[in-house]
Amino acid sequence: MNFFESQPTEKIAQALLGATLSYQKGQVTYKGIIVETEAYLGVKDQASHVANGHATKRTQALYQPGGGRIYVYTMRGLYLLNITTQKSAPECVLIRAIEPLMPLVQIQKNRQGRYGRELTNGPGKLCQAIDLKTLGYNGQLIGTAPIDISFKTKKQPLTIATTARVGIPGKEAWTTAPLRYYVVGNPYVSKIFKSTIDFKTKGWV
DNA sequence: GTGATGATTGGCT
DNA sequence: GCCAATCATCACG
Repeated sequence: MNFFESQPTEKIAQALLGATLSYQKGQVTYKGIIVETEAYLGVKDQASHVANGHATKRTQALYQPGGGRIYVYTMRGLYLLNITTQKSAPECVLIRAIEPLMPLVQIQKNRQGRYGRELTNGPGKLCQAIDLKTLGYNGQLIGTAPIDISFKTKKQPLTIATTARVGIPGKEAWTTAPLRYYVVGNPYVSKIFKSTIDFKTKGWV
């Protein structure tokens, strides 16, 4: 059974928290734990790239049948990584932040000497960190491409917070829809108050 | 072919 | 806080 088709996209987005994202580039394999996601719910979702059935070359990966496909797009010169969900609906989950695991030295280099949570606490930042800057994997299935998500060593979030998505102005109900999920207390979550960080547990059980 | 735009980021006021 | 950077895509003509 395909995990990315097995349940509503909102549930998948939550279930991805604590899973390991990996990207193999040349000799280097980057790994990080997913700590923040957003769900995009297809043609009815006015904040989605496929709102009202909008279909272009860019969004074609979303319309390919089957979930678990890669959807990368650019935004102001940055790359953002999504995973498609559902068997026959153009829905997806945006990976917004990861807790970097390895190789930290290379990740710091990719991020031009930044360190700590500045490395991967945002969707554009994490793609820079793992040196993912190509649209070439669009439409490919997770696992067949060098990009993969593993649940083998899944971490258990202590608490999952649910909030409105980031950067979606003027979309009425969809602007405030609670479709962003993150691990409470994890330092790598984007746009959080420093005081809410739990450096001891990082938000894991 | 040209110009506007964005699910963002980081530097400067 | 505000705003420019930066670039693939898309809507025009």
